[in-house]
Amino acid sequence: MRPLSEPNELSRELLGGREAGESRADRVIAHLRDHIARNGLRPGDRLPSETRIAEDLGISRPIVREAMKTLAATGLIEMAVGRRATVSPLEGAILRNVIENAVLIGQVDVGHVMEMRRGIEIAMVGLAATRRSDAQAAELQRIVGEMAVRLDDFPGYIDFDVRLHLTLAEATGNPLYQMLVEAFRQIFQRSMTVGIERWAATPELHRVQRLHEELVATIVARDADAATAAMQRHFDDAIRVMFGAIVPASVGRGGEADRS
Amino acid sequence: MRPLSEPNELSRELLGGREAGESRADRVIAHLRDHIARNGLRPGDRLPSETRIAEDLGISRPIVREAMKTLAATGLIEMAVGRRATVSPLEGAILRNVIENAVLIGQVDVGHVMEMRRGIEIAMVGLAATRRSDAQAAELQRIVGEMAVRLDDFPGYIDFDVRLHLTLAEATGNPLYQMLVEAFRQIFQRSMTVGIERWAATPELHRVQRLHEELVATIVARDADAATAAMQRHFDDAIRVMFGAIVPASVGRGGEADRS
DNA sequence: AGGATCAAACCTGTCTTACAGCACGACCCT
DNA sequence: AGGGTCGTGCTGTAAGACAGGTTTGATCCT
Repeated sequence: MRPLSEPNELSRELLGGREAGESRADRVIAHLRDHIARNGLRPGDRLPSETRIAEDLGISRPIVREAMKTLAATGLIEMAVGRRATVSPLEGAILRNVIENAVLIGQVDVGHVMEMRRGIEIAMVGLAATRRSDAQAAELQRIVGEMAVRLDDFPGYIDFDVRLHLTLAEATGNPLYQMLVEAFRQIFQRSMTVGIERWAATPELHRVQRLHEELVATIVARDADAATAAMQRHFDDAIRVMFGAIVPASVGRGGEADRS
Repeated sequence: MRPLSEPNELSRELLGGREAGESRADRVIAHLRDHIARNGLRPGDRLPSETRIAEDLGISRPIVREAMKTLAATGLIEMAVGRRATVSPLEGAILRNVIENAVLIGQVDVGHVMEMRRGIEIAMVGLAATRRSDAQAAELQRIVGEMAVRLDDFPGYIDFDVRLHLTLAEATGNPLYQMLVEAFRQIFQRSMTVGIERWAATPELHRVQRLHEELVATIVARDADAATAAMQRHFDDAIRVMFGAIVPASVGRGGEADRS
């Protein structure tokens, strides 16, 4: 079991030193990606054990773990105690981490995130209107109805608000839009719920609900242009309320919580 | 130096087992994020050495490395041989990895990526028109001029095409849009260059160049609506050409290369 | 036959110790 | 001033060990 020791030494002599992509950990990463591709692995499928991989490659297990931690951090695999790693489906948490990191180092602020969220959700909603299934249209109508009876229960309202946006993303049929919307949900969910109970039953919330209802009507009607216009109205209203005179302190606290 | 051994044992007894977020590696991650926040570290700033961190936390160095590999994979830090890790600026490579992983496991295809790219670049271009600086407008004009004299040199043309899109993203003033566009550039650059030399000096390329020129004129004129419309025409044309009868084989090869 | 229990095997998370090689700054020489 | 050398700081990796979680198959009971 000495698969790599000799070629690696030779490679080092010929190239005179460390080459980009030549670390042992990077080799493990390449091996695992190749293994996944060659075997057509799909989310939920199991990988070989760390010990097996280490033996097969002649690399020590801690380095295999480092490589796998990298793949886990970018969402390709999922590691768990006592179980072999599995292939993981695309999800929003990775992008959430990336964005939160950027906020942490002061390169991005909540306004940037909100602006991108607005751009993306407006961009995708026409697709949702065009592509939604009957079941998705019915689900959107059900959600907006649940929201209507929760105008005095803001946390409950927010839960359905989240579902509404996720269902819209799902209706686009593009997993990447789903990932983005999921990331936004995770980023904004805390700041939307902390200390915002006072939003219940306000004129603002009633107005937001009307905008939601209009939006869903456009989706049901498969009217992409109307959907785009309705989503614009919805976000412009939400942004004005969120960043207007009343809310900054609350968003500021949320931002700090996001940095902890 | 026994900072964690006792509280960790106590925590384990009270909670009756492993709790989410309670792994040693996760503790290191939390510690480093806190360190970055408390010290206001910015891109380029150095972190303590692995050995120092391990001593400070009473955790073994391989686990510190695992944690740091995770943070490196999500773009917060950058690790290098012989040097302490540094805080890393936001960049597109992370998202590129995420998307390529999703393609690798068959959850996303090139069409999804292109569709999102279209949606996002159209969404952002109005912002670019509104916010661009005089220098950025001049740069865009210079780029489009450089493209005009490279209609018979496709690889050269592509280089400036990339710069054009990156400059537009920069003009939005939103780092998140820059990250997205950078990721798209990296994902599509290979498939755009492999075996596509035959595109040089074709009627298609001339048409694309005219669309580029129209687009830049709208940016220079600070006309957000015209910019949005021009970008739509540009992408609709590009997508029709890319996914039309002539190109599928080439894109298919690029996709396979992406999976290697 | 089906369900519960238990032991063994498989597996991950972490630690310790050690060594090879890279990066950087101080110092010396030309 | 510029280049070379050396020492110190630092990362990348290996080997071996142990604690504890998960899975699987055998056995027993109803």
